[in-house]
Amino acid sequence: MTRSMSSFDKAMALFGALVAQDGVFESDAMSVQLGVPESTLYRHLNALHSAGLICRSKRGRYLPNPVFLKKLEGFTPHAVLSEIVRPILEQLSVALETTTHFGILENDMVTYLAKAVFEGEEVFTREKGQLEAYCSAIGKVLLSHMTVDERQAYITSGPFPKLTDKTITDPAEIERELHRTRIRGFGVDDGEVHNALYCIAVPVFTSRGMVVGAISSSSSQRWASPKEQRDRLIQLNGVAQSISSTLGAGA
Amino acid sequence: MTRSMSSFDKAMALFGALVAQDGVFESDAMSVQLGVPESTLYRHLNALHSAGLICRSKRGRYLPNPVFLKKLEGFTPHAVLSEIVRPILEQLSVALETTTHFGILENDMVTYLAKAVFEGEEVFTREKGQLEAYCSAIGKVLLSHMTVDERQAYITSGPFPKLTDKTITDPAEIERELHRTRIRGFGVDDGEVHNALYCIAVPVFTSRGMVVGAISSSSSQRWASPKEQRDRLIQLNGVAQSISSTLGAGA
DNA sequence: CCAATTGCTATCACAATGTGATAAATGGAG
DNA sequence: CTCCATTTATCACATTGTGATAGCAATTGG
Repeated sequence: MTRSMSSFDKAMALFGALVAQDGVFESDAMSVQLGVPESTLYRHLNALHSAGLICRSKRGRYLPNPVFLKKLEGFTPHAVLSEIVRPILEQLSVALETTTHFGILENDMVTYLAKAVFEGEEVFTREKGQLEAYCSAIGKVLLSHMTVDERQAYITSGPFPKLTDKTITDPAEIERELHRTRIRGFGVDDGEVHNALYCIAVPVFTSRGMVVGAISSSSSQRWASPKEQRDRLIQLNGVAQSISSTLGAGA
Repeated sequence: MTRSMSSFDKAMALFGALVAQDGVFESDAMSVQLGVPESTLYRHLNALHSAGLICRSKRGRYLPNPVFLKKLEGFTPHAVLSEIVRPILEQLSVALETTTHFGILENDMVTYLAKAVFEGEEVFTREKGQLEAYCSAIGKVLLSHMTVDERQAYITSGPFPKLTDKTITDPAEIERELHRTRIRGFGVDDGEVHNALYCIAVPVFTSRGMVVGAISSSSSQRWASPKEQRDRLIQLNGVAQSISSTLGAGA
């Protein structure tokens, strides 16, 4: 099923490594890092150059081609993600019979990039709106996938307003909740943001295992049975994976 | 000298066409536009997808991969251009014994992205600073390469302050000056911005003939002989071409 | 609801490109 | 000048890409 990597993929892997290292290219280090012989690396560099993806700065330094960058100026990750996810979310909303959301983490807050309303199940959120992360289902999922340092920084940043009776506000308690979330693979908001709002959320990964965002199912009433929740989680995860594959590889 | 296009180049050409058309892909139209059979186009689409450059939205719509876009967020065309051009400009400054500039057009104003000072030839400009376009050498060059509509819009936008005795402020006169500039291939500022500032500028093209910006040679005194000016122009054009090739193909 | 159109995938024999090892040339730093 | 890292060049070989065709899938219009 894993199609053999074309030269394209390998060259793009090099490109990714380059931008990740701010343009610095050390042939031998890069060779072991990517598992590609040096001679091939230089051929890829030239391919990237003549394709207009990179330009040569000084020795050992290759930067993204500004002309190429300019072409992409009109596209923002937000807008694209939003467009990609929306139709998928709408299907999910119909299937689950709940309102669904797609959100990402931004400045320690959850930003909703897409929302699909289930009729009669109106929710106060709105697209492009922001929400606290520590108490929402999507937020918990995204926080739970931070690095240890990032999470530590978040936990100590505070304060964590008590939005409802159920809101977890104690930093240590939040940390435990995030740990639970990470372990079981999904986040739960049991009326912690709003009295009549219950959500579950699962992460959306890139093909390389980075977390892009999370999708949630929101209801104004608590789920009836454990079985029903399990069912929702399965569907959520299926959709999450479907988004992953829509996004494609290389990330 | 023109190296045979690798699959990479062709796929990137498709990518370029896609972003230029806001993601819309019509196989037959694209086939004639790029001169590539449809079956190959779809193979390229899949290559771009699995390389993480594009993601599929709905039928016939392919958008830049948001994960890919996010990787490039740290790089701006300005910063990269500036870094690329600066060392080249410094060489030129030494060779010409004048201060040199690299500027682009932005909101009808010239923005200097790089400046190389020749000792003793201080100039009031500064990097990232803005200057009126209609009277500066770089500005004239960039304006002269606008489309007819763009130039018309600029000419009628006004007003054009009279910065020195020599500043051309009459719209019709400016238009003629731009036409002259376009025809002869270089721009002249004969003390029109500042009393003691004389510049000549030439355009910097991409390999596909689009204008990226312009480079200029500035002096506090008018050039002695026509021969000297001709010599400067030759060097300027050489450097402009060198920048072009540094930028690479595909644009 | 069925036809027609368009998007998209699969398969083939063949040609073109990419591949990796090696060697040599270039350029910068001390 | 000398060293070291970057970069180009060259080779025989194998992997990939190529384009034509056929077929499948999904959307559109009546």
